[in-house]
Amino acid sequence: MSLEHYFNDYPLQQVPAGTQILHQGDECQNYFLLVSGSVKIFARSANGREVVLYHVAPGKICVLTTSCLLGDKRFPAEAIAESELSVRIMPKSRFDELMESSTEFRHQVFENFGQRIGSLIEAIEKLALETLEQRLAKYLLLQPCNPVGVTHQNIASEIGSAREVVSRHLKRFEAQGFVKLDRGSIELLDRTALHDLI
Amino acid sequence: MSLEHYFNDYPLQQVPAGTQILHQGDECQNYFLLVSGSVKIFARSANGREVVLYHVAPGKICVLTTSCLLGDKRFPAEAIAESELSVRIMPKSRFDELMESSTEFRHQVFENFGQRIGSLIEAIEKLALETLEQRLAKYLLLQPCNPVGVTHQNIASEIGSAREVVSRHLKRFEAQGFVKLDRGSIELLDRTALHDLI
DNA sequence: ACCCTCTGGGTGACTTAGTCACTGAGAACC
DNA sequence: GGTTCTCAGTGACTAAGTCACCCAGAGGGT
Repeated sequence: MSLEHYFNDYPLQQVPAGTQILHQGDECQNYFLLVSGSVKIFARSANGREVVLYHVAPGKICVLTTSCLLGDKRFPAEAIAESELSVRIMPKSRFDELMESSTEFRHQVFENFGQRIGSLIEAIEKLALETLEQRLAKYLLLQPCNPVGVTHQNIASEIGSAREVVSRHLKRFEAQGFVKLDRGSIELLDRTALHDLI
Repeated sequence: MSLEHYFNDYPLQQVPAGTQILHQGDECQNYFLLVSGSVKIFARSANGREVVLYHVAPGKICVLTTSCLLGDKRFPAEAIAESELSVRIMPKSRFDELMESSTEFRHQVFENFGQRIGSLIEAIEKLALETLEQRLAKYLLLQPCNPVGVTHQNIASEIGSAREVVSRHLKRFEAQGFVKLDRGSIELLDRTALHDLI
């Protein structure tokens, strides 16, 4: 049984792409389950640079919202709709009730937490221990469709770097014949070569 | 009621300082609650560099162990006793039972999770968005006793950098009169100056 | 006392990464 | 057709990390 099942009593709500759902310092009021689309959770520095902390995928709830509500804290980051979303919203009271009564629900919520902790730790390891080239190659290889439709700026915030730096590395990759660059898209030509960088 | 209370049925065990409790890839078998001492959870890169992910404090359980057990995964980092420890070990079966039966226990475990997620996110933000000088100043200001008894190597792995880099920054701090350096200890002379760097 | 070893720290030379300020090309939109 | 906006490229510079050393002092053994 999935988490989604428990949210079926609540109406499906649409959120347009690009909507900023939560700001740093906001108070979380409800749990939300993402039915379709993708939410980006990220932090912004004083001088405007961004790091992506994680993405919320369909069928998942946002652990940061959960942890805020459980600990009565303010949201420590920014949340933005990367595409059009459909979500279901559950009031805190019902969530608490389910946590009490349903073993299965608890398991699902815990699993969500555990996965997220794993992904955050991975992010720290990458930032502190891997070179930019490795992070960039990994990022490219993980993308689902081949001409990857993404801007250098996007990549930079995903891998915790700056646009210019990403641009320069991509240029070198292109010169080596690993990729082909275009405005807003990157075509992977030699996946094995990229893989060898890791 | 604290988490500790639930572990009182299990005997207190001593672990000498410096013991490596868990290695990357280990299978977690039991929950442990730390009664006294401190455990360092960190990752090691191929070339030997380390980043500290977090510390387990007295009265807490290790979330990574918890998340491994719940998700049936292997431990993704290293755990080492920073000082002599006393711990109580609880078998998985009893933990699961408590999660079922005790609202209070669940709350405590969730709170632990939430705090950890918060601290991991903070770590990512620091690594990606702050300068080394800021991280170093913050680290120094957070230390409890004034001649801080710590090696440059320790600091480096706490703030995700390299020893030489930390040494050089500390040298500059000393030249500016902010600190006084000695073998294995750093005396803070001007906290406000350090604070102004942040 | 003496030597030996081990740990913590210093340093120069170099590479990699990030910043700043600016340029230009191509979409998109009146 | 021009204006504006987004995306990308670049040079010059600073900050950070790496590599290969060296050196001092603490501690231990004989």
